[in-house]
Amino acid sequence: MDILAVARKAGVSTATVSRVLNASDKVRESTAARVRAAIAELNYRPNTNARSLRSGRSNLLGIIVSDIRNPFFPDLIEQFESLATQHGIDVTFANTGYNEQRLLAGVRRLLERGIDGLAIFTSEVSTAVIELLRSSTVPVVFLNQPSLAGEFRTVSVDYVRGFVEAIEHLRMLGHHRIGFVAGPPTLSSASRRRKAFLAAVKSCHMVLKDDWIFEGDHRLTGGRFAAERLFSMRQAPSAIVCSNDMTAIGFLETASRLGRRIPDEVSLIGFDDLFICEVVHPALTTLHLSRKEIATRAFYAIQSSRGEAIEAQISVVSPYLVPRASTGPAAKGSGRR
Amino acid sequence: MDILAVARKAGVSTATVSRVLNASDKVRESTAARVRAAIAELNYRPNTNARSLRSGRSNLLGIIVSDIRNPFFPDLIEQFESLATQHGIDVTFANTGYNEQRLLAGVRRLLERGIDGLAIFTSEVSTAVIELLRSSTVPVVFLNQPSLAGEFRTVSVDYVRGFVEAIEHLRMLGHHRIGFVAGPPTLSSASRRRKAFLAAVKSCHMVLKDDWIFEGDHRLTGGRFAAERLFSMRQAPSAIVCSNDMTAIGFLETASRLGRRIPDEVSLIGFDDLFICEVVHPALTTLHLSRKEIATRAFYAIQSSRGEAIEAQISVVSPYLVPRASTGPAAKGSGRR
DNA sequence: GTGAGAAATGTAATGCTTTACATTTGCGGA
DNA sequence: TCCGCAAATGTAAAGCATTACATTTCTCAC
Repeated sequence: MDILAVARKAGVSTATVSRVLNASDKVRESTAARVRAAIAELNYRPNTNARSLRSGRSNLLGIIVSDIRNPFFPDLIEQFESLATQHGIDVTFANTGYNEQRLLAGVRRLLERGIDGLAIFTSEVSTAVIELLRSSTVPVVFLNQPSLAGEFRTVSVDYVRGFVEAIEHLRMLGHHRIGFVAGPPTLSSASRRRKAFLAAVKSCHMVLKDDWIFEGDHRLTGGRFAAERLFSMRQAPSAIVCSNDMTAIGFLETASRLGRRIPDEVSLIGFDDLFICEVVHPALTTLHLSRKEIATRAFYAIQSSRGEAIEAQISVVSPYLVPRASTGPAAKGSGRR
Repeated sequence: MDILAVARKAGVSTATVSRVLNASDKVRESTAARVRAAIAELNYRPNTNARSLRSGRSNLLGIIVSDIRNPFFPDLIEQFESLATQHGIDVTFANTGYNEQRLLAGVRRLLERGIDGLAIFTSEVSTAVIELLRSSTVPVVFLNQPSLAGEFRTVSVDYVRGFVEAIEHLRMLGHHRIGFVAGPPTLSSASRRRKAFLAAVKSCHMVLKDDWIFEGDHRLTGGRFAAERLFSMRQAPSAIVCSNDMTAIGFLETASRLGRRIPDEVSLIGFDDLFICEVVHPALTTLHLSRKEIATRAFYAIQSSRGEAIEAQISVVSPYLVPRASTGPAAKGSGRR
């Protein structure tokens, strides 16, 4: 069942069938109709591989994430896949588990498959990967790699702006001692968030003590550990901002285990706004980071560069505060001293 | 940079290069080494499309899920992708959003791409899809479609066994009135769970009243609603089993909002064992359904049928109880009357 | 009705690899 | 040394669609 069969049935050449298939406007409508009828009758579907081989276009986009089990990524994938499907494009993907080797292998595999574009939603990007991408002509978009913004398309999150909003929110509630639970320093997205938090504190003219910064791991454990530390401190912060929601939820959990009330004793703010935030008790105030927006921008960033020269471009997404029940007025005596 | 360049460099024909590439044993080791050297030197990568076009094998597997945002599915995908990667196979996927049209379109797209195998992890499967698959020769594996088990490979969950375990657990704790929050009747996986629960109740010789069965929707809302109903009943069940974790968590949430203590007033059991179960308070007792196992079996089900005739085959996965904090002894007076 | 130019369609090369079949090489035995 | 057979390698077709270029068919003006 190939294009020749269709051509014969419609009484035209394969070239004409191909033109109809590819919506070329150089075919008379009456001919096109005949061809379409033949296609329908034979239930013909063009062979994707032959198509890609010849045309150099695969109609396939690649997406790479660091951890598909982290609810952040499925949201990204869903929107990306949904847009692709709407455009008749398929998506193939790879999961790196934060592992650089797997990222490199994944990028290589996808490139070899001749994808038309690649979205890399991982925080760690080795130079080997960069070089590989440099040597290819496939449009690529990165998430949160400002350092690459001169060379590749990038979607970036304005962390500072988000944290400023969080801090202002806490300040309005009377908090002056705000701590931070960071993510693993090895994770570049985490260290970016940490830096952004420091910058936000500074720009809000707040005081920040070193021991108000807790090392976490972007998982429940990190939050749990931070909570234990915090509740045993003599001069503890009255509010905590976390590098991500998982951390905040771990914190919440331990606080409740220790019989500490949130937000009465400590106000808590997460980051990302995973759906769990509404489920935990108290519901978590957090900074909403729109996966839908990130994915949409990423999609169009590579989509628009189809064919054209790849031009670097940076697109900035701003998180915004979603106040829920885990933040409240600062307890008396915890104000500025 | 094609295979001819490599052949020339190595002083052999393209056929020999191809044989080396495909690990054929018909090449003398010394020749193979020369070819490999040429490949490395030229940094040659075979063209995937040409390969697939000619050989009919794409080294690509498809995976279709109903809702990638439901944490159940990323777990499945992760394991599936991880196994595929280990075997040097790529994965492409589609998300249906429980929509039959999208499922059909997705299956069609994937088949056209010439995938070597397809795992369909959705509950709704229309006859159109079945027919499409019937007319193709691609090995397919379904999740929980016992009715298709005669024709396709299937991985099935032994729901009854899981529910029996749950009911036995509750009985040991002194519960005799056990209710159930079902999923949406339109969702076949939900109605299967419902039927299995009824069967389990019967096989445990328990009594079940009609109004102990609540209609849910497999989301938080369903559980919330059920909790409100239950706590306003005169003769309420002392324990509730839910069709999935999300439902149970919604229940938990509302119970806590209403000031009802779990498990003191009502014991609660979920289904699936999403990671959130450990996070909510009290931690949710649930039936663990191993996504890893399901994905692994699905992968090998289609992998083993490569080339061979597609033989139907059913593989059964059993859920098991994970006791946590949401189940406890039946309150006095709630025993058998 | 004719011719020029535009529009439509056709021809055939091309993309790159795999593989059936043909040929050469190598080896062991006589 | 020579033969025969197995092993290794080579030749060339095939897989299917796209597309540059060539050819035919229209259309319209005169």
